[in-house]
Amino acid sequence: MGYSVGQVARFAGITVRTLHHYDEIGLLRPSERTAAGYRRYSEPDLDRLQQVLFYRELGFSLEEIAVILDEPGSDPVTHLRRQHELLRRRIGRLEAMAAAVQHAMEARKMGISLTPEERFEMFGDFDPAQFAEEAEERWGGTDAFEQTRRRTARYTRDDWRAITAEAGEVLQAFAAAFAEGAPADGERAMDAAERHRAHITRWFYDCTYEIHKGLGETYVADQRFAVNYERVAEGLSRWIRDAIHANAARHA
Amino acid sequence: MGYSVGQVARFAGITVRTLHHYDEIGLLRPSERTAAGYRRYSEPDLDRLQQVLFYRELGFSLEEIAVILDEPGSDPVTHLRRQHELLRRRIGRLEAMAAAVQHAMEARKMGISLTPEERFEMFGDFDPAQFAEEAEERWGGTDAFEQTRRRTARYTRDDWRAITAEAGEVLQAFAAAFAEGAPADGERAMDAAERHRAHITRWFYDCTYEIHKGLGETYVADQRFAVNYERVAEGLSRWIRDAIHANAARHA
DNA sequence: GTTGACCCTCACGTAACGAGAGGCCGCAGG
DNA sequence: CCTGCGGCCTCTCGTTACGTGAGGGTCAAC
Repeated sequence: MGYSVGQVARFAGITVRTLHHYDEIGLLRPSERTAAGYRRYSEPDLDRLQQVLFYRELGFSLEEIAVILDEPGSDPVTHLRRQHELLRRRIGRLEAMAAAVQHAMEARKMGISLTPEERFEMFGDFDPAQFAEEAEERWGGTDAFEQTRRRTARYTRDDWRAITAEAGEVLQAFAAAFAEGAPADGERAMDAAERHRAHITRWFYDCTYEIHKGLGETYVADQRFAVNYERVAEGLSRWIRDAIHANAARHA
Repeated sequence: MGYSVGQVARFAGITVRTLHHYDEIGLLRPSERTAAGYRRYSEPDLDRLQQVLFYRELGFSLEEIAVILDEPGSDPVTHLRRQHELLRRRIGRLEAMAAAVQHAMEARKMGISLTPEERFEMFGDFDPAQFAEEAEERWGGTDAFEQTRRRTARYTRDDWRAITAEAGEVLQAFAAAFAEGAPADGERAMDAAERHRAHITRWFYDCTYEIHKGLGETYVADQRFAVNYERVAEGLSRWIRDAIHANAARHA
């Protein structure tokens, strides 16, 4: 039973080589092989392939997809919900582009020429908008918020990649120390906290120790943040908050 | 005057390296260089860059983009119209995907499992829509049109790749024979014509010799087809028509 | 018992950049 | 005047996600 590479490739509209590749990198290993070494794909394998293709279509790298799909506690329904959300966003983006094109056509008819900034504004948006709205609700009007808005406005796609990568490293440092049982008021923990503060200061706003402590509290109190940390390890959010507090005390 | 690489990169949300790359491959050469060899981008350069980014966003390869932008007789308004159309299509596609996701969620709730074909139907569509509309205007209602619609509906991305590749080979055969001075009523020309007919029959509809002759006429009469052949070699469209006629006569 | 369609594993090629290395250019400040 | 520093230059090598054969087994069918 099960399907051969060729069959699967035909269903999914991809090449056999692509399936070989996904097998190679461990993204989608067929759950069985025949005695002759032929790949056999089961129904769950097809399910997974579909997920892979979906996220690929939306521009995720294969590595990112692997992370998403292997996230612990990610049931199918969660994925479907997330996919729907992603599609909505992407559609919104394209609609904005369509509007921009319309705008350009009208401008051209009237003989108006656009400034460089205007010309590219449709490509300019990116990640910031994602949490910018929510950020405004929480911190709108504050100094830090204004600073963040001003600075992030100039960031390129590349900057955002760097930022998320760096954020990942910082989280990694927290997680590693926590996993190895380091105390929250120890050197490792405090150093990681300091790195976290530096990251924010570098890319977003002047994160004082006072503000940092407030953030630490938020990470525990706000479900949306807490979940992200708890998913990595149980108790991590609280541990991070304590590390931040210890670090602030150290620098007081 | 003009803008430096860094400035342009910031406007457009791309990296300097990308601009270097586009310069290297000839996709976007800055219209000027300073005495020191610095790239200077003019307003028209920015216009072109914007087009490039637009088509890139929609998944075109840089080579395809070069072809699109350097097409003779492509004024800005044509591009804008085409872009709007492409966006509309893409949005439609995503909406279909969103619907499919919704469908999958409902199916899951009811505990129904999908067949492999159903599972991947959302990835099934592809190129056909591109020229399907125009085809409908010209040949709507005819037998060949219906047949084409039914058959192409089942094609996967892979099939389309194969089809375009094969079409390329056929054109190549025509062009080579023509370039070497083969007569339009000679064996080589007629064989190429026969190959062309077989290609259409294989992938689209039963192309009789009668229909084929009509197509030959179209290739000369319709600017949109003629341009494609004349771009390869001057006089090629007429030569192909003659080869098709000779081939039809041979098989009569 | 031999085709023909399909499968396997290397292994190298390609597109579209990313990431430096090593070295000019140009101007604000001492 | 020169010196630092950000920006620009040209290589060159690395990476992702496969494409494209080469060389060779497998298996159902005629």
